[in-house]
Amino acid sequence: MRKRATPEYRKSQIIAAADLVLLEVGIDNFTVDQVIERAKIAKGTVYNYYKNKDEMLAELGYKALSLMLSLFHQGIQKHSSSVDKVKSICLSSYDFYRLYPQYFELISYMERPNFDIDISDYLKISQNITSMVKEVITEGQQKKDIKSNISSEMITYILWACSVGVVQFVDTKKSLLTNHHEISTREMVAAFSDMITEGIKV
Amino acid sequence: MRKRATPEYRKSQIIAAADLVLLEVGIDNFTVDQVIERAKIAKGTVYNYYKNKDEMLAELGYKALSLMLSLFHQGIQKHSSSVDKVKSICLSSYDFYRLYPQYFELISYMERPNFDIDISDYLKISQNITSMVKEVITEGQQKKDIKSNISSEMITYILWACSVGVVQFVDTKKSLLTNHHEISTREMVAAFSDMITEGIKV
Amino acid sequence: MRKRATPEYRKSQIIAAADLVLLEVGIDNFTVDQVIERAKIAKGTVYNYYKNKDEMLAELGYKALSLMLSLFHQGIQKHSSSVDKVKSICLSSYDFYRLYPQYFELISYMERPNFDIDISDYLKISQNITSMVKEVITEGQQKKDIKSNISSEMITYILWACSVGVVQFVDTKKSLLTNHHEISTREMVAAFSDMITEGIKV
Amino acid sequence: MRKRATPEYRKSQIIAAADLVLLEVGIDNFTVDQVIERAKIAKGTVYNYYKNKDEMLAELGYKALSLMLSLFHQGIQKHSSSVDKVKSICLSSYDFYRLYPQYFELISYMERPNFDIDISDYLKISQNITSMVKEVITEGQQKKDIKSNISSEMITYILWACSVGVVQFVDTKKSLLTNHHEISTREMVAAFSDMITEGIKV
DNA sequence: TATGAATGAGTGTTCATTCAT
DNA sequence: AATGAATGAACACTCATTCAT
Repeated sequence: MRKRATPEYRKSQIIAAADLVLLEVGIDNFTVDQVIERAKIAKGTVYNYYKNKDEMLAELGYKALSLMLSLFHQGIQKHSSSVDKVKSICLSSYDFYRLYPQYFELISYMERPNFDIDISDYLKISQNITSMVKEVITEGQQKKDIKSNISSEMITYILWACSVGVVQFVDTKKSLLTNHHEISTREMVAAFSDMITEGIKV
Repeated sequence: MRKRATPEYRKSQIIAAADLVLLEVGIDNFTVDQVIERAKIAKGTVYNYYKNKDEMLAELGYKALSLMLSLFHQGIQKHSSSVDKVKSICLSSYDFYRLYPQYFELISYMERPNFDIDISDYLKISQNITSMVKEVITEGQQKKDIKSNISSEMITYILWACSVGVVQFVDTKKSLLTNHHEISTREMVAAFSDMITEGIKV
Repeated sequence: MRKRATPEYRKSQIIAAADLVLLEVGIDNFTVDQVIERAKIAKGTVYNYYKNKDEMLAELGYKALSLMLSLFHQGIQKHSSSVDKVKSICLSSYDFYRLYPQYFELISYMERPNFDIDISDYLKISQNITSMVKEVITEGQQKKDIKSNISSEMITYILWACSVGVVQFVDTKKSLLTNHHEISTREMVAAFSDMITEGIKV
Repeated sequence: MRKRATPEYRKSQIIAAADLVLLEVGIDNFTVDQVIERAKIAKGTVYNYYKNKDEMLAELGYKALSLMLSLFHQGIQKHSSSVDKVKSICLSSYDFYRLYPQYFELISYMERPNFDIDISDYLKISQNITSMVKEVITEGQQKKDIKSNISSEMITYILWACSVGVVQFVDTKKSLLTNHHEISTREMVAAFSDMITEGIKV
């Protein structure tokens, strides 16, 4: 049966299906077949809207980053001091992982060097996050709460990189931490947040 | 044609071929077929020496971790203060990545929850690294150079997680950093090392 | 080269090829590769129509049992007495084997405990055969032509088991029978049919 | 290490190992590798004593048939009337299957048309069984207990074929019988034995 | 005779992508 | 724009048998 729909609607229909598939099976088992089955569309149709599988994933990645952005935003709002804001960003990374593990996985997947798609939208939102964090840092530097010997950009990137690293670590080593060392993942993330904010305080 | 060789030689021949393949195509495109082609051996021969592909990778992983361990060791030796030793560990992570990016990828690959091989040797080395770092931390805590409000284990894991995160970041965002922000990756790693050590100083 | 065809046609094409392969090489040497070679289609195409090899075989098995059912049916029609009907069933088993030895083999293959596919259609036909035989037996019991001290089900299963056993025997021992004992396989099957029907007469 | 042993000893060593392997994993999963591992000998050594895997299995088959022969013999001894002897043979087939299911499987495996080995020893013992059964039949015919319109040879083969068929059936359909029809396998074998002996009585 | 390393043809299955309709 | 049948290169793994030592 031939279905008529606006391109926008069709795209959202595909992405919604892809979203569900990602949630259900995770990035490692994500297949185009599962998406078209959920979306009730033909296989070829997908390729009228997305050049390939990775481009489709990039759109989900965009959505994921948007959610992350809003989570960061919420966290920042709750605090007035720059240092507390920074700490909340670290903690929000972990919250994001807890709320949307599949999106965290997806972002990790996309941040590999091999992932070579034109993802300008993805990059734009990525920059939004960066900008937001950078603002917080810059503000803290102006208030003399945060060290100024490192550029705000650099601090931003380091914060991001470390946060991702810590969350990936707790994701992978969950059982090691809890079984062998009786360290809860949340404790570790909290300790990390303290440590890193200590590192940037004046 | 049938060739005879001592088991030791043949095994080293296979692992050498596997090593080259990993270097050339990376872990994501690593196949057994490529290994046998390089080693000029029959397919079945591989399976006389390794139960399966993952076990072969585990041996490479062991080699990779050994190299990392020795790199960490070298770095630590050069310094007397605990804080400097910690800093050198962070920098060594990056050195390792620069020297052997394919090993860095491999380790990431093996640390996924799905990788479920009996890799006791691998784990042993992994624990050696952890122990070495932990010793440095503990020593620092005893000397009152490093904070004692966080357990040495926790600090060790956080250091590791952040270092990996930062290296992955610079790996992925190389071009972003250098082209858009004129930040060299080494600068960023250095900044990170300073920052994290600041975070654990008393 | 990409060829288009209706799904029905393509499926029949695949099954026809599979049928030929089975006929030529037997179930023990049946491979998917041979099927695609005969059907002149790509490997993946097979798996658009059948979940796996066994499901393909199950369809052939269904066809085989259908043929057997109709053969049994024809035999039964020709006779009015229950005992003669039973005898004809035994003989029909042999006819089936003579006409379609490869199907006989296939059925034996599918009846192994290991063959664990959802083969509801196959089972349905199998039950049809059983029911048909059972009816004949029950009718004979009601007419007091066939012993009633054994349940009709039991007799049905024993008939089936013995018939299969005899056919397998003549299949395997053909040369022994004809060369050493000058017993024709047909004679033996006839003798068996007489003997077993004698055993169930009142 | 090079081991010295008489050929007979070596052969018995291999066969003993093969026997254990067959018992443990069954004919479908029987591999030469498992045999040499158990026998603690080198792979090539096997092929100094057996042309190939099937020839090795043939020797096990010989052993299996010998056991069957003795079981038949024991059963026959216990009875004086020919008909009872015949019945005991049928029941012994089942006993054999219960005692040595792996041997029963093996015999089924060897009785396939594809099994194309020179198995003169196997055939000899097979003939011994046949002779023994035939004697029982002939004796019964002379005593006018068993029909004479069918040759004793023919009856022998039919008995054998049916017994094997019934045992194979109960092996395969165990669960069908017990779950759906509440028929115990032993009941079915007993019913079969009665039925077939009825069929050959005068 | 004994060894055991080496062989390599198979085998079933997956899945992103294409393209004729 | 939509379809969905078709593609085919990949892939990991098996195991009876061989043969140089």
